Amino acid sequence: MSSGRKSRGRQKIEMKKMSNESNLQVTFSKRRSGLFKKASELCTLCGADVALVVFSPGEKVFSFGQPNVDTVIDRYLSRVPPQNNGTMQFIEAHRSANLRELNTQLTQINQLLDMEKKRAEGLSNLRKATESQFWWAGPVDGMNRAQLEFFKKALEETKKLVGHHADRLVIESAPTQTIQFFGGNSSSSNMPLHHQPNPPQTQMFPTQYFQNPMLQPQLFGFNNMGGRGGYGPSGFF
Amino acid sequence: MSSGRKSRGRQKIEMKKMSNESNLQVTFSKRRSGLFKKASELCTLCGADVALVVFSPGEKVFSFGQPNVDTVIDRYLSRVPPQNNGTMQFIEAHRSANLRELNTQLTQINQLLDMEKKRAEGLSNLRKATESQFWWAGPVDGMNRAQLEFFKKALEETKKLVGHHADRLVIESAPTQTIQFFGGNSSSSNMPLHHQPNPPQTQMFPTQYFQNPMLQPQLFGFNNMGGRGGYGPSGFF
DNA sequence: AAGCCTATTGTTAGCTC
DNA sequence: TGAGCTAACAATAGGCT
Repeated sequence: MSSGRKSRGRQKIEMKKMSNESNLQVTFSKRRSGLFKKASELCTLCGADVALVVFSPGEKVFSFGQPNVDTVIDRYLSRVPPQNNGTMQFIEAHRSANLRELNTQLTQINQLLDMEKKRAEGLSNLRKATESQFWWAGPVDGMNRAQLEFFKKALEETKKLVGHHADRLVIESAPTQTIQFFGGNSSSSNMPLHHQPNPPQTQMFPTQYFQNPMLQPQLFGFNNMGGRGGYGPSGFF
Repeated sequence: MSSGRKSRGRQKIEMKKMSNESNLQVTFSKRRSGLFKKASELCTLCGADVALVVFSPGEKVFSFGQPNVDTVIDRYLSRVPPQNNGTMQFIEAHRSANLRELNTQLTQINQLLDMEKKRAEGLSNLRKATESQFWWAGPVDGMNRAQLEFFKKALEETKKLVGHHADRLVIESAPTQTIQFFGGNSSSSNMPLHHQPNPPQTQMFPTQYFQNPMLQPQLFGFNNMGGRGGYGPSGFF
């Protein structure tokens, strides 16, 4: 229109927190979309289960889950191993070591829950009134129960695992799924997206360190230095 | 070497579950890396907090978190709203409606925890022996406590919210962060990666539906049809 | 199977409307 | 603020090693 060239096209940007709030918001929105798409494609192409939760700088939440966020998160948190590979065993063992502390906190939470029970009645009504309008308010139902039951299973498994040894750490085997929580997919919720800008921060990513993070784990722990970033530990395979 | 053309380069692929297991495994590995990188870049560029958990078809776990998976997940699960926007309030309310059921399960879990406590001692030792060799076994420590404390906070907030109404559902406001759990980042853990193939499944993604998912939420719920996929509900902004 | 290579497809920064 | 464009830049499917 105005001049000859219509646009300079995409420009390379420094991998650090963007300083321009306006651009940051736009970039956040675009990249978030791209990220969700990539996550979705990974599920579709490879049959992987994924949970992705993003908090914008403005604290808005965006999530994606296959088959749904809670199920994957529960699996992650409890790492129930009906068919453990060695890694999971270790993680389970590690987690179990915190049981005492967990128990202490659970006691407190239980008391809180008791207090909240009284409020539950009214909330139940509120929920009924809203879920008809918000499709996503429904599918989550029963998740808490499933979550807890899963956790319970995890604890039981952990108990069994305690007798095992580190020898199996690198052992990989096609396990026989036993628990099978929700048929496999309860499909579910959809979601609204949005975004919001915020303060910046920076860091650069080499090109292929992701190839075998196993060899340079600490790299991931700091790639987002400046106070952020880090690949959480999980399992091997 | 052999012939003239070195390679046909990247080819377009159908967006459905890959049938060739070998290719599936390679693709899973490559795309997973790319996904994690994208997630990391989103954090770096926009200062967003992200939790990403991926289960390979072979049930191997891979995760990434900013500042770490558990913190983000806790925030997601409890949706603690020191500065609620309407959406969060609804979700909180919805969750609270399940408190009774939650409490029932918690009772069971508490009993289990009691049983496990006895095993904790031995596990503690096992952990000490392993974390020196597995860097990622350490940082997770204390997460359970933080997780539960966060949940506790969420419950307290939920209690306060019960009195509110749906009117605020679409209200957006720059809230004043009050809780501030972990200074903002506890950096942390790193992780090993791996992959594994599995059964296929398919679906095609148009080009820009992600632009404003808000307008076609159901699209996300089914883009991975075949029993998978779906954007989980969260918040608006 | 883990890397590297490279032709291509896919993503997105900067603009405009 | 969001939608659409376009040129660059980045990710990656296939091949090879």
